[in-house]
Amino acid sequence: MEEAHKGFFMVSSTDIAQRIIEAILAQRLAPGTRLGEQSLSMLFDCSRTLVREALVRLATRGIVTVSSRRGWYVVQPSHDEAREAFEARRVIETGLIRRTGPVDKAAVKRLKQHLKQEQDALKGDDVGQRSYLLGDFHVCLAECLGNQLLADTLRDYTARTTLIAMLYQSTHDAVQSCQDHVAIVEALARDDVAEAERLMEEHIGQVQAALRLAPANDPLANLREALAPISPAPRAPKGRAGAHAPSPPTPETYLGNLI
Amino acid sequence: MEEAHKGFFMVSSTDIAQRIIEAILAQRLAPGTRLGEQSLSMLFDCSRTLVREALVRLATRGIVTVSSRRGWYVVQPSHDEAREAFEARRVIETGLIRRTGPVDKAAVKRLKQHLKQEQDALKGDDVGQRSYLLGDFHVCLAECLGNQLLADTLRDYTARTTLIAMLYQSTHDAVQSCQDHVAIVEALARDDVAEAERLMEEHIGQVQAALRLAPANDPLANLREALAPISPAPRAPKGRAGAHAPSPPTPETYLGNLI
DNA sequence: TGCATCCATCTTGCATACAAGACTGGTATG
DNA sequence: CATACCAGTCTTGTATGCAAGATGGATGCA
Repeated sequence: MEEAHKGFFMVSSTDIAQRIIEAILAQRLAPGTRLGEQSLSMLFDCSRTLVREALVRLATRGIVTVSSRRGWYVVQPSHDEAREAFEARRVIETGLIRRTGPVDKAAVKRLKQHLKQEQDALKGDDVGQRSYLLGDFHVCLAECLGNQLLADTLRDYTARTTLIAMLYQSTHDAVQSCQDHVAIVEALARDDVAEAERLMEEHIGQVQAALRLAPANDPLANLREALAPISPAPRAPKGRAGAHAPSPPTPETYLGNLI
Repeated sequence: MEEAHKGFFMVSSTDIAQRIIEAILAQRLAPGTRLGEQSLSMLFDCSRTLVREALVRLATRGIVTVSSRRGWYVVQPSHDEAREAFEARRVIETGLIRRTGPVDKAAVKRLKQHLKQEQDALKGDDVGQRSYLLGDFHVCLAECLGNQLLADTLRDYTARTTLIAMLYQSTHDAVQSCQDHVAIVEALARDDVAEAERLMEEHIGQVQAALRLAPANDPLANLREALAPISPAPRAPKGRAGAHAPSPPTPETYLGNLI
């Protein structure tokens, strides 16, 4: 007795890493969130060893960083890193379409199923699911184009750009994104590779353009924006409650959503 | 006393991982080599914890795999994985050249310095250094084209293709490779982006074509080839010594080269 | 009040101990 | 002689313990 008090689940480090990645893709984990080893080990009911292994994996993939003896944090990509991430996605995704050419019937079918899921999510109100599916489309496409290696790489890059979108307050429209995806799949379905490539290029460009990238040489930009006085918003809080509002999200806020 | 008996070096897990990657790029670690945690911990004079962390990192990057409770091994990419790896490199490298366009003076200078190193290595007889530099060129190029993220990804892919070349007994000529590199840099130096892209495409194609890819549906191909009777070679050994020759390289053979 | 200092606490870094599966070689048995 | 079995050994998997750095708040002092 005293064993198996939470069921028969035995998490592995890859499970933990995957859960964290999924939470990021669903925008349930914000950039800068602290990921304490102890908190996670309690959440997943395992020792710190497994948690550490998961975090090391994620650090290798560029999703989290560790500050020595201070803690693990979800990465906050700089402007330069943001630019590189989008450029990398452009290179890979347009290149993959261009070079791999038309896709077969099965691939088109799978992609259309994915689009269906996206559209269903747009009707619903689960913003996490929506964000996850919009990002997963690109991974799915790479898989359909027959390159699992690049698909895995793209998953990491997509997580990165999702974090960037959160960090730089993307104003991007989910409906528009889904429409872009539909157009891309349609182009692929009629074997118009060149058009598919062009559409993908445009799509990524629009997602990137929706970022609110402050001037690169102003390190205070984030603070400046966050602390700007509130315009005639409904009931601007001026008391104690408002005083803490601009602070970054606390780990506890998000960790609860992991499990 | 008893401390610091090997100097003041304190290796980190990234050090260990880097050493292993470098050994692979220099073709001093063959695919399938066993990397025992204990052997490595003794080599680097640290605990298994650090070694494990390094191996987990490398596993995340697709360089090693672990077989449960059996051991860690340098990966042996399948034919499909080989195809994907080369295709991935083609997508990234040609795409990066095409999209990033002409490079500035400083980049050309750095690339030419790299070519100089390659040529020096060709004159010498350090085949490891030669192999390392030929692979590093591509990483260097990605960095010069201004994308560190893709450069890091490319480093892993290059390690992969190096392993593939070892595994499938590439007949590729180092001199030819270096000449290809020279031509690419020359094209970039005169801002002929399209030609540079074409040359890169051709170069990767030739490296891939130099592989001896046996028929995919014969899992015994490797053994068959390795155990083939020796033709009229000089002094074909038939005694005990020859009996062990075809066996795969032992870990000890290669581990000694790591440190 | 302003400021430097110190200590309690919390976090990761690393090593070690032990558990448990996988393989090897020997041995007994048909 | 062939085969099934079994113990010993080797390997990784996981947890835990302890050390050391970082942080924040209290405290003492000018």
